[in-house]
Amino acid sequence: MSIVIEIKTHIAKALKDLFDVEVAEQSLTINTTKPEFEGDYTLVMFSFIKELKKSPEDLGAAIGKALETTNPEIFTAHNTIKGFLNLTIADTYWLSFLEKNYANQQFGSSPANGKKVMVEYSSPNTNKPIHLGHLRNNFLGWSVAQMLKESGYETIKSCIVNDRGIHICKSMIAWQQFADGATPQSTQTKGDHFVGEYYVRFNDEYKKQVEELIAGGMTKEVAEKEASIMKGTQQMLLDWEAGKPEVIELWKKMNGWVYEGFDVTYKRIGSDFAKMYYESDTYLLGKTFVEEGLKQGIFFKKEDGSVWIDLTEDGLDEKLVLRKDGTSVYITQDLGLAQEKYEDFKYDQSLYVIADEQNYHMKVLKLILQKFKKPYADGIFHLSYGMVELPSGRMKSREGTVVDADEMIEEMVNVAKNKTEELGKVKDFSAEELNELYDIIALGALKFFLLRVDPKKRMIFNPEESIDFHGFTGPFVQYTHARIKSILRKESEVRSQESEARSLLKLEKDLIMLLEQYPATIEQAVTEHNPSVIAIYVFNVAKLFNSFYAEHSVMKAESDEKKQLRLHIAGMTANVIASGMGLLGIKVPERM
RNA sequence: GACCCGGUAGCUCAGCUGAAUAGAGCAAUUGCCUUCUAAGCAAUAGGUCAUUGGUUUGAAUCCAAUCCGGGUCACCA
Repeated sequence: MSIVIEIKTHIAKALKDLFDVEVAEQSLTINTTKPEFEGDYTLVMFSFIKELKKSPEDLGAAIGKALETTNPEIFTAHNTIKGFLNLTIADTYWLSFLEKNYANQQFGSSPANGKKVMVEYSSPNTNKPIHLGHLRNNFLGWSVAQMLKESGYETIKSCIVNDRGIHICKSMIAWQQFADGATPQSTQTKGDHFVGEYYVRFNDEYKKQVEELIAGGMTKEVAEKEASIMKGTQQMLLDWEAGKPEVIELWKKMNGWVYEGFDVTYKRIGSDFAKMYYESDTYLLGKTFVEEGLKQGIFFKKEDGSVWIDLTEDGLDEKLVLRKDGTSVYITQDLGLAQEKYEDFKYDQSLYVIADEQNYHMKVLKLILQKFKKPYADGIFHLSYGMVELPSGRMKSREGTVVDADEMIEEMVNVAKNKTEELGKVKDFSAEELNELYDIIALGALKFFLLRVDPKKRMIFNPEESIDFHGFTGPFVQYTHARIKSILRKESEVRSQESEARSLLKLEKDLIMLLEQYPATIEQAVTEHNPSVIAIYVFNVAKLFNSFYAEHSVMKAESDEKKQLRLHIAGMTANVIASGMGLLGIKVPERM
């Protein structure tokens, strides 16, 4: 039980004993005491001062005294200022907390709760390489899944690959027309980048053709439909759907190249999936929904044969679920996929990590499933995140303004390498160890950068300014971990007997108090589906430890008890940092 | 036009289920390496929390209106 909950319980009991009032524990406000006042935690009393018809001073004194009488092992002092009751928690309470947990590698994780949750994230297109926006998606999805796992859920990470459709045909036709048989091997290009080049090539050519047609007197609208490369693409899509062998063969070949490229990147960034779904397998799945929906009167058919759902009563619009030519649209596929996923895994919850431009779409998806009274409908949750933008605005793959993921990582590795060499602290590392360290630091910086802000908010990345390694960053936290490990290596004999220390200095206590908040922090992060809560927390732990480190020596502590105590504090800090960073998918080095 | 999200220090962001004098990091200025790793610590400076009104003992936080920015409302994905 966390100290805050414990405090609330005792206060609720004190209020009952003293004044015979029932106060819901959740309604009590407990804050950490501001540094300018005496105390550790503070009860904000305003909400019930009036009701009890007491002066704040009397009320504070009464509650404070009661707490100290009934639980002297927790509460040692109190003071009341205005409506605030500041409580001091016994040093011995913190010491016993530390002794109980300093060596516990599992501190903060919860036992299995029997719930199963699917996390769909990443969801790439097979016509272009991964960019910075995809990285935010990947890191978020992975991290949220990891947080859920640590707090007791069985998690299944999945991915839906958008491997078919008109956009895929665009890169296919461009390759057919312009590649002259070139391959990733022949051009020494990573497969996904190779295919991505033809997607760009398509758009260049298309634009050119449209301009020519317009110059020849066509309107823009007609020209966009009449351009020969676009017509060819549409024919190719029809051929694909008809299963024309040479189109299928080309499709398989080019997708194969992309997957080879993706594999490399995914492996490097640590994304993994228990189950891959491919749109080419699932795109027809939703059609049974359409039939069923028509039968049940959830959907209706217009004269032209298209099928719709009327959501105006729910404050939304009419939404198309089947085209007049009988082909399915995006939402139809998603209905089918949701069903498929449920049949595969019988999940309790299903998270979709998808950008916020699809908020409306996801709302509609859930609503339709609810109208079908699907048992899994309520468990669907759209983890909506904001786009990563450049100072100039949104990234556009067609305009070539995307920040490529592979290039980004490479750049970060170089910065890590230069910085490490400059500082010269790990000169004895082998080439292999060095490369591993560069990767840990580079990805640590990148992941932390993308995860430290609230997922819901869009964020701006300026490519002109490389990602920092100082301050509120991954490397700062990693560095703190390495510092602690350095102490622990030198003091290899971390004696396991209890520390005999009986009192705490301010920074010692502050650190233990902060470490105690780790489980509650995870809980909050999970509830909010928000890894930035962990990033901020872990940064605060590192920052506080560095202050402590500058102020007090561990190895040359004033006494043997103090040394012992500080070794335990340092050890636990390292554990919590490693664990918290682990929730973000970030490794921490032993040395750096 | 309708709906959704946002606007906090020069920049990037916390704080938003109301609570004490609004916090970090970067950038700026100034100190601190005869060593538990300076990728660090300490200090200074930096704010009309978009604007106006309201609710409240108390508002950056809740409500309303306005302004600004973004997104969505496709027989695109």
